[in-house]
Amino acid sequence: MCERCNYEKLMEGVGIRATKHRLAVLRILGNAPSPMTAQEVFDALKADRSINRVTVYRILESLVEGGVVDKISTGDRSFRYGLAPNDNHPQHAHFYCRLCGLMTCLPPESFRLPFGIPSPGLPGVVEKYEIRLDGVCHRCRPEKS
Amino acid sequence: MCERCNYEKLMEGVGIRATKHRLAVLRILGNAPSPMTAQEVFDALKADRSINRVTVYRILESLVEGGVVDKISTGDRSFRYGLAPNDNHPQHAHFYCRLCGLMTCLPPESFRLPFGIPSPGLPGVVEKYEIRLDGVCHRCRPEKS
DNA sequence: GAAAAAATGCAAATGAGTTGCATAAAAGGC
DNA sequence: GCCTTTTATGCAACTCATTTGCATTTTTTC
Repeated sequence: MCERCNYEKLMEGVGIRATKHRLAVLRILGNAPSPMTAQEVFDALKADRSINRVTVYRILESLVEGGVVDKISTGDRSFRYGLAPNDNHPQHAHFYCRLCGLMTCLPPESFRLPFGIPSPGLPGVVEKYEIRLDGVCHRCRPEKS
Repeated sequence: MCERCNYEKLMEGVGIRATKHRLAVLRILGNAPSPMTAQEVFDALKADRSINRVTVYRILESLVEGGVVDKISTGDRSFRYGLAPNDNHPQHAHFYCRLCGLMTCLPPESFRLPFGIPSPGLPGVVEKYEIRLDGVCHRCRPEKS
């Protein structure tokens, strides 16, 4: 998603110390074309360092708590993580392929909620929202693209 | 959500035999004010019959497959089930309270996607979509309603 | 009413995520 | 610089919604 973000500053701006591992996690998420599962992040990290699975979960949790990373739910029972929307990356919807599990970011223009201060009619105070389109991606359906 | 649906016909219309258990599941979902977890359905069933948890899962799976019931993901790691949108019940968004886990249906007018045939720009064929607002419901925040 | 098909039950497995506690690394004080 | 305190990481074991395999009903079909 991003290339030229200063991840150190991003993290420390929200009071998260930028350790090597954390920086690596954030860089992986930042360079990923689509939101990743914790497992995928873990596998990517293992490629060039030794790290524990639990640590990855804890780092992701911190980043989400700090608002730097977004935790997105899917049709399967796992979560995906991606850079949170910010000035450079507007909020956007996702497409989820129920066959291969790939989650794709959709252009922000396409599906955006008319949003702002929580409407008084709502049952609570809204902190974030998700729009997810579920279906089958082109790669997963051979016939009649 | 619904009161006067003919659940037998609804099920058999999509080729699902209407057994006692299945009918009971569908009735429970139909009368529920908000989507329920499998566990909640199970507990409701246990009140007046003997049924196995696995059976509940399998029934829900069939109903989802038949398109009669919708399976909705949440901020936690479980799914909620509710009557699928149909002629009487238009598609609608949900509000999810991250504290108590309550999931509320929002009026269909409020958040609807400009939707129709899958746009050619999308990475796949869309079968359904979810809009979920996450936050904290009024009951869960004492101060400043 | 018997054979075949479908539904249900039971026990055990799965797998993403979490917790508790021990160890290592970084931050502060002097 | 050392020592104390805090924070981050590692390891093992646990949780809990959901799934799977297989045995046992129950329903359908002939």
